Amino acid sequence: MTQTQTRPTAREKLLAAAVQLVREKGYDATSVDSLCENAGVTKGAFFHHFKSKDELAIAATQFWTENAAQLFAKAEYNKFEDPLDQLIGYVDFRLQLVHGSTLPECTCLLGTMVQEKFETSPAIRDACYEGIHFHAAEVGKMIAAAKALHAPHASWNVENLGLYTQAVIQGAFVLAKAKNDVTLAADMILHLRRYIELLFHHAKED
Amino acid sequence: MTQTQTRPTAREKLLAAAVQLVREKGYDATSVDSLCENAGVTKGAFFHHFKSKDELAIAATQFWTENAAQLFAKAEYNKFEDPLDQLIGYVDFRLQLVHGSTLPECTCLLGTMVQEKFETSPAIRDACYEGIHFHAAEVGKMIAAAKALHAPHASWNVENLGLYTQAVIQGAFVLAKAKNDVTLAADMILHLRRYIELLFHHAKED
DNA sequence: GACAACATACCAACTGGTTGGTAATGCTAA
DNA sequence: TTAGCATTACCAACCAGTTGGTATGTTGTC
Repeated sequence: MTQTQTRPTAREKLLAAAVQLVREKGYDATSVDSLCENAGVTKGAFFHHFKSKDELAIAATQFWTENAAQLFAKAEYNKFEDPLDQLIGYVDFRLQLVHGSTLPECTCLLGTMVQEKFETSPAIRDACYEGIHFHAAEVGKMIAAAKALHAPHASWNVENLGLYTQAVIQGAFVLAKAKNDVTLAADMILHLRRYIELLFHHAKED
Repeated sequence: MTQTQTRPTAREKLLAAAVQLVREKGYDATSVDSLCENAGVTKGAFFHHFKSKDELAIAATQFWTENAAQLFAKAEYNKFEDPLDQLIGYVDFRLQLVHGSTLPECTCLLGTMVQEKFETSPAIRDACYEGIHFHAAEVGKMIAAAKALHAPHASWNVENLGLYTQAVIQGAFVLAKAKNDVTLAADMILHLRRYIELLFHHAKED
């Protein structure tokens, strides 16, 4: 799985092309030919590295998830001591990612692909869920720690709230795409932050 | 626009087929041929009623939006006197719609299509936004009335909250599709209800 | 010279869309 | 009322282009 190679091989170029093109045009509308062209690679190379287009899609979800994990691991908010500060910092970081980039750049590959393929390709669907769930679980760690510290008796479920952060972000992307306006995504994520603040603020008062 | 005909014409059968198939397989993966087959109509009929596949898509968004408007207009929650009860009732009604139906049945045509076509077809993108915005504005009316009555001095924006309800619902569908589990969507919508309650509960205390 | 990493040329199946035609319906004027 | 005509609604066959995928050839490296 974890293939560490120094030179940018055709495989990696194809994965990068997939991440870009699928977010722009969707999965079905992204042809193998356009993938190859974008990666500067021939069709022979494509089918040398991937048995099928669907196999590339699954590899791309792993590629995407690993890249995302690195991005968030390096972010500033991890340095905060209080897990609640980390959690709010995470949301602010997501706001930051949205600002100053175009829609295809900042939206999520997994959310885009799973909308298209959840019925027709269980393998792709599961691969997408794995990536989303992995990231939600990372957020869930912060939530669990913050809850233990600030709201140990609150009734809401930790795992669900982690998934909810991702649901809001995915939904924010859908609406932002519809309006063709990234700032709408930011507006939605601000509501998420207020929700988290209310959840903990409310708990503190108990 | 509003074509009132007694018999189910080929046009209406094609629109119904589009609503079903696009939610199942996505827009690109839904071929004109499969649309015709599902509607029990020939290809000639298709291109008699619609200049192109994209034109059908746009007509389908209007068809969808009108149907949805009727569904929600008939719902019980409209009878409540207090607009806040209406608003919570609306969220509960959405929960009800999710329960006891399969994913392709309960998910949103507009959110599904716009994810795929927002970059490649501005016309479809705008048509989807119009439908979403229309529905969000309906919810916004309840929010505005509830705010005027229960939280006139609260800082949050009415229009944004209306859109936020839709963002959560769209995101809930994305995650539910990924997990292949409708109940996950319900879990997410429950968070939305708690947020609204906190927003108004918090305001009342001021 | 063996093997991975590519490139080239190609294919059958399917794509959205067009064709020329026909059956049914509505409109109009005598 | 109805003959005459125009329009709408629909059909089956077909088209050129594109699709994912393959078969075979070439190259560089150990």
